[in-house]
Amino acid sequence: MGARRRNAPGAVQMIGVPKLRSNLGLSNGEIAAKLIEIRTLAEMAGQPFYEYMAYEKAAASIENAPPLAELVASGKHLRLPGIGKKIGAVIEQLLKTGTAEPLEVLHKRFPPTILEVLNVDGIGTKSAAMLFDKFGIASLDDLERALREGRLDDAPRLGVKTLANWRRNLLAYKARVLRTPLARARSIAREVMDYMAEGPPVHRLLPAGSMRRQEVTVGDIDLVCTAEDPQAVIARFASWERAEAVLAEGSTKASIWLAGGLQIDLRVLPPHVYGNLLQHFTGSRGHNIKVREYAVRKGLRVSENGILDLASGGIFTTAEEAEVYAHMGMDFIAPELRSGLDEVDLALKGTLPKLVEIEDVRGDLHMHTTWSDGRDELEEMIEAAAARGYEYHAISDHSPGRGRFGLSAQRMREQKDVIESLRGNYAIHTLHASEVDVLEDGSLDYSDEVLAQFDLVIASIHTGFHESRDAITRRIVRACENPYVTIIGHPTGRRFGEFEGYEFDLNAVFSAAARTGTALEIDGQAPRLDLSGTMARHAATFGVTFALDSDAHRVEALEGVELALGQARRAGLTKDQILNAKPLPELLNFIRTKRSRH
DNA sequence: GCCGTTTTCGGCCCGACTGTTTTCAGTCG
Repeated sequence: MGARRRNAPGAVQMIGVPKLRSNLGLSNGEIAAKLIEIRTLAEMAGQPFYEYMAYEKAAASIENAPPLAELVASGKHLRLPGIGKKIGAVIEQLLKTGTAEPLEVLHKRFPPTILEVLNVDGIGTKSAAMLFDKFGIASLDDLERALREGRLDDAPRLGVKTLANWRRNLLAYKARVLRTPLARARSIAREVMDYMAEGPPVHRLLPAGSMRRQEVTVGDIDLVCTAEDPQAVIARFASWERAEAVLAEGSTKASIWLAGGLQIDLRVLPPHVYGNLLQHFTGSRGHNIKVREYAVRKGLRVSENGILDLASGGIFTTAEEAEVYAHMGMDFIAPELRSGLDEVDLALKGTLPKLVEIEDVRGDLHMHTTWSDGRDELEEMIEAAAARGYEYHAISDHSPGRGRFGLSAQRMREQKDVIESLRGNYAIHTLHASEVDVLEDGSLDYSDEVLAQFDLVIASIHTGFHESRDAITRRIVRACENPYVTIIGHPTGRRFGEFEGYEFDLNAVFSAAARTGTALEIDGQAPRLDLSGTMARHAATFGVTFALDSDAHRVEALEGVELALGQARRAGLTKDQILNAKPLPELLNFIRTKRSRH
């Protein structure tokens, strides 16, 4: 389910991804990491449980909130769930100075490097504090040396098995990738599920956990299923040829590691509690806490084993997850919304949004062909888009700025002729579009006369990432103001493991997009997922319209629309907010309206 | 430390597993 050992308390080390920023203070992720640091060190220091847990709740709240730097200016950060006066002041200090008083106090007790030790599975805050106080172990290196030299062998309450586990898990940690991008996790999950399908019968085999919630990265893959012969199913799973190591193989659960350290857990569930267990293992941790807190007030105790009525002693179990929510008198909460913020309140009031679904998506407005940097031919892309059942789609090759890949104005006219000549050959309407570069001054890579010949224009930043926040903001706002620009492509430029995205004034860009009738893209290309669900949720408050695109450069990548959809659902978007959920005439009207306003 | 559709004070999710122990603390999901 939700926060795993290595991304919850303690695991605060930053992945080495460059973040371009001005000196405007910390990002939400960085502030959340500092709060988690306080939470973890406070637990180690023996502070009361509910005091340090408040920091954990606050951190989760912040990760799903709009940028704090902007909220704090108006004092609105105190309205976020889990943020009161004390933590609110800590956040203000963090933004101003990069540190805060409680953190400084704790750092006098423990060095920051002690948190490294918690990344070893099986070592929690109690053990880490003991290791520091009794053995002076203040870092992962210290621990490794102490284990190697046998200095812990005679310690009280540390038996042979415990030390062996620590040694093994320390090596595993050092070899492990921290989090895996969703698209990669999906493809691995599909692979193992295909493999399982060839073996003894399995039913209702599904990914749960962060993957089911469509988080942009996952810590590990949780699979659940039912089976008549659980033992046979587990044996097959544990003998998958891609498993580098089998961590556990019991009667209802097995865990394997793949090369690179990604862990996959399989749980075989009894059919009559499948619904309860799926709900439990989907998480998030914060969501389950919210659900159970509400249940307690109703005299119910919720767990993976069922819903216990404390008054009567009766227990409610179900094969259907939706009935878990129904039993507590709330609407079904889609997995993508189970963040632990306000979704339980909304479900109780019956005011959850009706999320956009894959069937609502009528077309894909962003894809490339061999005319620019795509792998597959124009007709192959048209045919594949038609095969997905779309009403329409757009071919959007690059503008000249993309070097040898870009289309000159002349080539662009040739492509337009080809597309027109193919019209009627396929059961889909093909729009002739362009993904045009936003140049460093905010002008576009084609003249307006050329742009006017496209059915649709996506404007994207591909160069000049290192410009200042103000300069990037001006570029995007100016692109929004161009009457021919329908969509801003991959708005933040983020690429997993490479680049965290250029920085700009979100409020200025989101309000410009809304004001000018320009859609913002949720780009579903595997390394992008840009906008993320969190950002899109913020943008939606400005009244922005979104485009869910694959940005495919080959036929198979067209399924990227599903990833974009996942982020839209995490943002709580309905189909009315999605440009490519509109019928073709309405889409064309959206484009025409903006062009005619100028 | 935060919070309120029984509360501004008195609560705060739940269970499984492991290793070390004679009854449980620590860790994890």
